[in-house]
Amino acid sequence: MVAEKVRESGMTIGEVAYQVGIATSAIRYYEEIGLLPPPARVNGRRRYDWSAVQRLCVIEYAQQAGFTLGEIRELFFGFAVGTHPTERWKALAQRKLQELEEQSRRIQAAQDVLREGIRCGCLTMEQCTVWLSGLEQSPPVR
Amino acid sequence: MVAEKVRESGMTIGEVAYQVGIATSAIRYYEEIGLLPPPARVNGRRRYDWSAVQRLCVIEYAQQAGFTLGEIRELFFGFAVGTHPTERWKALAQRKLQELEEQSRRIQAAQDVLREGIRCGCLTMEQCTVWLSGLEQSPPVR
DNA sequence: TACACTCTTCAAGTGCCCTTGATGTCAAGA
DNA sequence: TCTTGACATCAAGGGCACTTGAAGAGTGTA
Repeated sequence: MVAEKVRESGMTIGEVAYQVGIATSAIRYYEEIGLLPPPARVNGRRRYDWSAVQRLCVIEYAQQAGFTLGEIRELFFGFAVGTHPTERWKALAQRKLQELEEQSRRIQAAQDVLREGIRCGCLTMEQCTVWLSGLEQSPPVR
Repeated sequence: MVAEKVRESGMTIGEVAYQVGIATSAIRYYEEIGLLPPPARVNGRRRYDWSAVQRLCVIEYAQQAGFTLGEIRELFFGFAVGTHPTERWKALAQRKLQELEEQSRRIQAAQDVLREGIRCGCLTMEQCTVWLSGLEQSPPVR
């Protein structure tokens, strides 16, 4: 369980899980859905090196930024046949960038509304005109 | 189906759904989970007024900003017994505000990384050190 | 060696947010 | 009047991202 316990043959799934701060079941799940390459085995047990830890960190990081596992897989491996990898990647990244900008705007608007709401003295959200004025300024999309 | 078709007795669920741009099934679901008050009925059919449309817009809006339906319900009705409504609301709003700030930071970081990645010439995300450097600057939480 | 612990697979369960399907009723228009 | 479409309820299904449970096998330490 010590942080640096890396035997010659690599880390166990439990050690990796501990490093990254996720459950072993999640790691197996990522492998199952093709997000994490199947590692080497010793007596049937998975053995990982540091690249797996890095990759899992990237996955966590991307997830927290709002990427789905499908999107992350696309960004890792999603290179359509006949397309130049870099171009494909850039197209995906560009699209996601726009989505994140949109998401960021919505969060911004919600923050404004919440801040206003905290300052105003309404008893319930429904009585509060702040929400509705916020709505007018940036109506829901979709 | 015309936008202004509001008979004296109110709008049907289909009309409301059309106004807000969601499915009728979603509206029934919101009612079921207590997010939308049961409207009046005419011959067993739901009849809504404009406040329902407004409320649904707020729900959509809040959802898009990352609120779960449970949180939205809390913000609408979540006033614990014995607590002053406003205080309870403000506490919820404050907590959510912090979450949104955190979320905003993560999105920002991911945007930076994507922009860097678009500029850099790596063939796959894995070869790209941009991700890993981004990781070092703002490691995954949790 | 004994025993606790960690690992393995596989199937099923969970929580969220709805959608779909079955079956039946009601309303508006040709 | 007849037909079409929208509505009603209720149960089940679906996608996502996992977790949990069962049953068995390998590992490490006293």
